[in-house]
Amino acid sequence: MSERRSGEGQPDRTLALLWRNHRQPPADPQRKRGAGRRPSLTVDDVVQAGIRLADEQGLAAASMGGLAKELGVGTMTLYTYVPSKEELLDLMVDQVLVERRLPGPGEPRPADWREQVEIYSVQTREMFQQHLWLSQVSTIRPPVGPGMLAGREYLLSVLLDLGLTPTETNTAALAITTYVDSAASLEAESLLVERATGQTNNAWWSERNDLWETYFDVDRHPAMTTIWHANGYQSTPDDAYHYGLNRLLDGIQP
Amino acid sequence: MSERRSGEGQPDRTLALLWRNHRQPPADPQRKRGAGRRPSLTVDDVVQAGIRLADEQGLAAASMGGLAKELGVGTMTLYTYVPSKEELLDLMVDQVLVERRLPGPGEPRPADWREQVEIYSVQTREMFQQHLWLSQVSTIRPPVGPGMLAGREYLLSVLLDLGLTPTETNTAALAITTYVDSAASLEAESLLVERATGQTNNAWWSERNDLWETYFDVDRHPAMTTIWHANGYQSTPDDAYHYGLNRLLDGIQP
DNA sequence: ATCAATTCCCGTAGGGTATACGAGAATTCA
DNA sequence: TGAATTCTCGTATACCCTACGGGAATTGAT
Repeated sequence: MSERRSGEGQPDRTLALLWRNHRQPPADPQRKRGAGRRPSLTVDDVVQAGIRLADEQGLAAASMGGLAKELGVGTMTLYTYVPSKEELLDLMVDQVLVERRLPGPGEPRPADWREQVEIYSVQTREMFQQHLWLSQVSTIRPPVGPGMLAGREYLLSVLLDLGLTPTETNTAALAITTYVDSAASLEAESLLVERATGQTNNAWWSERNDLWETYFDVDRHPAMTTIWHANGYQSTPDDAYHYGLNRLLDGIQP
Repeated sequence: MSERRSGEGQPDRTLALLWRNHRQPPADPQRKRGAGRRPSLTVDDVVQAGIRLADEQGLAAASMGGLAKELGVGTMTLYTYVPSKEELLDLMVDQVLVERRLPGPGEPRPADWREQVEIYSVQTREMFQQHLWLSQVSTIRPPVGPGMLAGREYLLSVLLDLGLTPTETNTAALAITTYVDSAASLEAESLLVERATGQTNNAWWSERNDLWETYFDVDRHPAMTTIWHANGYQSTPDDAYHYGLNRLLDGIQP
């Protein structure tokens, strides 16, 4: 992947694209409206096609050329809608972020704050499961679009009732998103490998005889050996995920 | 980034490269030794050059062509040392992983388990600070090399004394690495953006007037607005990082 | 000394990527 | 009808990774 350089060029253009389906800045009265050729696509067409292609055939299939073919236009036509592939990826990410179904302000939600966090957790994990390519994109610091802000807003609203200080509330929300997002990404990556190699993660591990037989040095890894002999590697990914999240929530709960 | 397909091809070759400076499998007696042209480089030369180039000029500079030029050889020469760029990246990652200074089995370490975790935390964060490109590579499921195993081993050895069940010990270690690695990666990514744009993260945010003035909708983000008015966004990245880690450790501690 | 076997070196070529440029087509308004 | 505007997209450039295969270097055996 090339460097991510959000913040270069015209950030206004990026923001305008991210928020294209929400409030719009007042139109520039200088510009004549109505003239010019009619566009054959919309930005959403391009974004949706990118998501679909990446879902079905992998992120590499969502190249500008492949995307153009899918849409039945010339490659360069896409650049009328999106300034670069970079920005298109940003738009794709925020689109799937915004599709998470999180209760908005005033909408009903469970009484228990942990169950409310669980909603965020489930929605985020499902998002990664349905869009495995997310694990190949830098989701950790996503563009500041409606999807990211909705997620932040929801988690903050959940934690506000806990009675923490404002700063603690914010950092607690950050800690939760950090853990949930990256653990979900890890799961998705694992699925991606399974799909690519056709064998499950467990099968892959047990097939790597060479590692344990010729390379692994018991003397240098006594703790791993202890855990191994005590059958400590039996937990499912799901169990591991929830264990970590619950311990984090335990620590946050006043 | 192209798809990561660890587990394809000859995994033995990959493992042999990752563990090249450790135990070696018994040499194949079939092969004549000694014949043939002498190599002008070593695998470590290539890996080190890749790390240096990525450190100094960004991950994109560490292309096979640029790397060859740096080493004064033809591009294709590199392929006698490394099967593909993919594998080279794996080797680079495990190399910086293994350079973390973590107390090995039997070596002295602090009495308090939290301080022992802090060693892992500090070393990992410093690793990301010195090799910002790590945040652009998929470190979450790194190749099974000596560096990754040393990190796992250390964390497990720390947690073994807590009296958790073997499974809990393992999942707790996973949770900690998940949090630490991804939070450190997030920090590095932020630094990368600062370096690229020449302005600090804070400056970037406050310069995005458009976001708050024209796009941000207070009614849809009451919690964010509350936190904002209560000055809840004042914490430094460092504070936020430690808050999250400490809450996780609180939850883990029996 | 010669030769075969082996190993490394690397130029060429092919197929992939993103995108700058600019000419042409379509549309609207004056 | 003509000017202004906007979208379309072919061509060309500049990268990227890497398959292939011939040549160079080195060794041990003859």
